[in-house]
Amino acid sequence: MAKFNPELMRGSLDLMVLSILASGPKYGYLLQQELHSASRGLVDIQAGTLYPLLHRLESDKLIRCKWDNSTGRRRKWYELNEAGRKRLTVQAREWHEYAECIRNLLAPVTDAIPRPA
Amino acid sequence: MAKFNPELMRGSLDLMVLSILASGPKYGYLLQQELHSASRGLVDIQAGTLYPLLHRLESDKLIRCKWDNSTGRRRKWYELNEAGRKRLTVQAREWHEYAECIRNLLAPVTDAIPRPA
DNA sequence: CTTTAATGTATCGCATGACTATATATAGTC
DNA sequence: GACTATATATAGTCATGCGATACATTAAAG
Repeated sequence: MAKFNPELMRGSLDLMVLSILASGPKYGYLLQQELHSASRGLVDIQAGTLYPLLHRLESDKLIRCKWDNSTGRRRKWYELNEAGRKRLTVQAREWHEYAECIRNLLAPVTDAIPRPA
Repeated sequence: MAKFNPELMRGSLDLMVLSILASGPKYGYLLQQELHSASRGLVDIQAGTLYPLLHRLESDKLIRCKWDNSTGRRRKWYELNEAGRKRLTVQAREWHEYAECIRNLLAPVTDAIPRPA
């Protein structure tokens, strides 16, 4: 319902995916659902967005993957490696700095608006 | 120096420009400088980004403009209209909700990282 | 048993928009 | 005269999120 403007999420999706992967290995579909629930239904990353993103992270050598063909449903498991964990902390810090910057810019405007929970 | 990843700023630039315009009419070059100083040098929007953005806001009827040819340097002044002010408050609220969402997602990761000022 | 929905991965084409480079012109400084 | 700052504008490039589509398996519903 309260989905965000796609343009707003651009540049943060990587970070979200990395942060979900931080809690352990996931395959795509699972990651998609965990992100959805972790964001309380606010972020619903589409398959056409997720898989290219994962492939990108993989070719950037931030995650490693392993196929599981033991069942009829083939699953591709992704896991953060050392570079991925580092990227996550760096990008998280950058994001907080950015958010703080915007917050300051908006401060004069949002003084009249009730703060979010 | 500490410039942000362009992809990160995508989807927020409109909001920043609107918020700068909230303090009164500005022409492009002035707006660019005020945004730069208001963000303590962290945001440096380029001319090739700013002017198309302003034209977009104008064609969306969120700002009105007026040429000033009284001096040798022609300046195009931009001013928020009612729709623009409304858009600003709506987008600001949306941004805070989004930031809150990301903050929650990152919380498990950033527990070990010192909070920004 | 047949149909539908959910699971699971993947690619293609489209649209958006930020960037660099470039163009043009005036005004002030060295 | 040359260079920098001021001031606006457009063209081309690139990254990436999205919808549509494809394909295969499994579970649930009728």
